[in-house]
Amino acid sequence: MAPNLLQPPRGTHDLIGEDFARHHAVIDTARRIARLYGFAEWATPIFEDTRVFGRTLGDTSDVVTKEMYTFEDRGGESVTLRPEGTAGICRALVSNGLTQGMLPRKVFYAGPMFRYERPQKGRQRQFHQIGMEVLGAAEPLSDAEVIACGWHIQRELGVDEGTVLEVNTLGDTPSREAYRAALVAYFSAHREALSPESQVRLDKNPMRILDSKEAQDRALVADAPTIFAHLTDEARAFFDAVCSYLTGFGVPFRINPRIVRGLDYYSHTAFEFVTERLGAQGTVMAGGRYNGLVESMGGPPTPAVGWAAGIERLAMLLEASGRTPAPPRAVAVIPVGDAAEGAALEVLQALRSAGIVAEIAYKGNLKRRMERANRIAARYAVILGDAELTEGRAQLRDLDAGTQESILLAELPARLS
RNA sequence: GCGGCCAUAGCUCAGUUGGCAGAGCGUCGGCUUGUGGUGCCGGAUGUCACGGGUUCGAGCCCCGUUGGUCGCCCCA
Repeated sequence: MAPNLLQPPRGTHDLIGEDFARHHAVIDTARRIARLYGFAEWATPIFEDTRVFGRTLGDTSDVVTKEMYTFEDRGGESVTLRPEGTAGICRALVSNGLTQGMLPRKVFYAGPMFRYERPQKGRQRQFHQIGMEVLGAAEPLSDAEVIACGWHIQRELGVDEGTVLEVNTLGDTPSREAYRAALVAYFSAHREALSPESQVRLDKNPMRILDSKEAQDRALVADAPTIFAHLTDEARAFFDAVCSYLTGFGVPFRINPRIVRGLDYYSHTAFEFVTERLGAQGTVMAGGRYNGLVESMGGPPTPAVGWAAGIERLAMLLEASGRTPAPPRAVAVIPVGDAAEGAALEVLQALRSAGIVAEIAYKGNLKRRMERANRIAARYAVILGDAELTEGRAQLRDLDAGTQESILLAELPARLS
């Protein structure tokens, strides 16, 4: 590697070749399945007024306090590269007056997100997410449908093996307050036994102790009270309905009362698809219900539910399962001698118009162009020599089989379709 | 933000107690001027990540920086 070579900024990476093929396959598949479920795709700006995130993600979350790319633009406005997708979608719903229109709205999105974090496997500073939201639906069927669609996408990608859907409820506000008090009481009684990190959490965000990775915490967490004893009747009925709809959709899941949400706007349903195959960054897809977010964005009270998934993590699973999609194989059109070039261009365009991937090497004799055809993994070569051309024919060579035949140019597109 | 490990050719990596910079793959050319892939022959490519220090001498030892990686934190 040459010295002083420009490198991509820390925590970013170039998507080239098979990396991009996997990345693209994730988005394409998600987009296609989302459409089957009736979701429409939105694209919102990758930077927003800083208040879009500051107000909604919760003032205490690390994402807001330490990890946002925030700066003043030339007009003195504070803008932020989006650290997640949901806030922008909700802002767009409000900005465009869609809270007044037909609800619910089912939205799919894909694109880059930015967080100033220490990079490691499955965690970059510029990363990419797909996500979906059902805006304006309070019914548990919408929670289940959104989860079912996420599960369907993973199954379609072939990355569902080894991944488990874990579901929990965070309850409604009364449930949550009662549970929070019970948790604080329980952990306070065992304060000395907690890890130093969790002692801090006890004061700041006690629910977070539940997903601590510290061995000494886990024993305590195992015996900690769960939210189920503190759910209101409504919250319990809601959760039971979600679970029953999931079963109805055929989605396998297990209840995990330790699931907590990082961002503050969630209530009721919380879920994660987790895998052991990605090391510490094992969450593949995560989401839940956020009934207060649209209102905090200045809109009317609008219940909503959704999820986001890391494209890089899904792409790593694709790679690990050997499912990198292969690009379509081209037909290499090869003129022999200058006189055949005109005919070659006509053949190229005829093939392309028929939807067939066709390429021509920009230079070289027959041998060079055959080598080139091989390097680009072409499936066929169409060899145009003067002798055959006078009869309107060419040689069609099957590069896998090594066989060759004479064919009428007019029959080429149909033959190769 | 914290801790561990790592950085040698385009890629994967060797490099002995500190003593001439290496291999495989890839790439380029030839064997073969109307036929690729597998074969044979040959060539090119490095400020050993960057900066400093120790030493007669540093890819190797020491310090710093940058980047990667694993874990913590956080989170998709």
